Amino acid sequence: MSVMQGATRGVDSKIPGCRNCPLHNNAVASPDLAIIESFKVAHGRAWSGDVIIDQGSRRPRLFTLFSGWAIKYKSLECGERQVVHLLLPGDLVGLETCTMGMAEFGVQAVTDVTFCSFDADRFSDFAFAPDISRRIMKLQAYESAMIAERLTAVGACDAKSNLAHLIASLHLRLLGLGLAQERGFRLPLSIQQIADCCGLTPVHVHRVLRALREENIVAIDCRKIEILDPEALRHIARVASMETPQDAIL
Amino acid sequence: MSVMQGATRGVDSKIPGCRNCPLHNNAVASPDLAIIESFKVAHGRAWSGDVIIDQGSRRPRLFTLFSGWAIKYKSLECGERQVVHLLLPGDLVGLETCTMGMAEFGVQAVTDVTFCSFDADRFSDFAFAPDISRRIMKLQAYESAMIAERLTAVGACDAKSNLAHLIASLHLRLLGLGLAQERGFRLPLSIQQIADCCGLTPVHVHRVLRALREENIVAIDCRKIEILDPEALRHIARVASMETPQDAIL
DNA sequence: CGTCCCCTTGAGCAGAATCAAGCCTAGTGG
DNA sequence: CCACTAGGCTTGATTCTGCTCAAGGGGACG
Repeated sequence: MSVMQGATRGVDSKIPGCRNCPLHNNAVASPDLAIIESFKVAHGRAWSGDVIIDQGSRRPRLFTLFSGWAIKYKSLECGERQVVHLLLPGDLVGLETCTMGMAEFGVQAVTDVTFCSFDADRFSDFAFAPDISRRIMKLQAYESAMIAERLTAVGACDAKSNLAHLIASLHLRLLGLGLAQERGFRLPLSIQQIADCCGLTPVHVHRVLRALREENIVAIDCRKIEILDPEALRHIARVASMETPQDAIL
Repeated sequence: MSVMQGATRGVDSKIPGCRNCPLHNNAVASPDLAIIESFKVAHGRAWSGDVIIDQGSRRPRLFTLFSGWAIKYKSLECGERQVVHLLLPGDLVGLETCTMGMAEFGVQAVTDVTFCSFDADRFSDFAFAPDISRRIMKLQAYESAMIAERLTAVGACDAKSNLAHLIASLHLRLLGLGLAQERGFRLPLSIQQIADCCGLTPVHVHRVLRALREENIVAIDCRKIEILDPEALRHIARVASMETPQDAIL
């Protein structure tokens, strides 16, 4: 079944299209950005549930997500897994596999996805041009800060604040991408996947979501989130969500 | 009271000294590394408990920790705080304040510390030289991966595994720096700080540590950790700790 | 029509938090 | 030199958040 639809489909979003790929159309014109275009190898696609990067793999991979959602996760031998970061259209994926030479984390498509891949074996041939490296560093810093924010929500908050933070920060990111409305967005994650993001069980996630609905703060229906009371949501999510910059696309 | 002593004092460790500062002695000779030396502004020091970077500050700061421990944390209005990363001798501190223009996290000295500071206002003048940016990216990638590992331990494991992972991964990092023995190391954190790392209460941390001692896995005494059964420790810490590279010092 | 998977809901349990008291050490002042 | 204080560690008793187990429901697909 294709899960890909709605928000992640539109061409009228702020996300660079596949034809007008991140590599090709970039607000900041620069000779460096022109060079990097030649390292774009192919457009790819994968289906909902496909593993895109194998945890533990030593093969460098690098691509930008064009459409759809993916998760970056770490799974443990005991069967548990923790989602470390949600990958949205425009995000750079697999950078660690190039800089560390090893995939510490797995990446799996949540919906059907399309992406533009780079020639990861020649990473050093293009990544260290000043303009490129500045952008990569900024991307890394923001991703790292988002992971740390998540750690804060998981470690220092109760389940309700934790979930509220997840929703609020996703909403903010999606708004920046033109993939959310002022009061709601499509959330293609299963309850299980949401639970893996928050370090909770699916059962408990469900209960907390119901509580949030009963308090008229957020309503979830058919994988659509409706934010009924943004003010209250931000207040419950004791971890404030960081603004993500508009120009953070490589 | 000075908390600075023992392991973090020695000059015979693998950590670059203040005279032989990270900027000045680096295994990989490179013209780029020579350039960056001129951006070193001063040696600084701070005392146990001092806040080195204010959460929310917009002033860019950049330095390498020379001796002592510090914590990078996020505190919430409700009084909770989460330690996001432990900063050890040789670590680069404050990079986010340069790349994002804002301190999303606070940094506080755990012990007395000394550091070498850069001219953060001229960050872009030296950070994007190919050799420098490669190293910065690698550092960022490893820090980010360590934070994600922590998130995994906090989110997907119980208290015992969580603490075991903290101890095991710290041991590995310190071994790489020559600041730990094969079977133990000095841990200058208070129980409260350990709790803030793990997202637990001090009371519970204490109970879990006692349990680990009773099982003859690790013993803590006077802020010294003794690893009685490394094998069991790694097993209990279901999240495997990543090796940190030897050359990750800027 | 039946199967499968995921969501939903309830009942009971347990891991971790809270509350509260005693203790030990270091620092302070008489 | 010793009494006093303060802060952090230790421990027990109790509470509660979130987990486990288990059963019922609904949509998609063969």
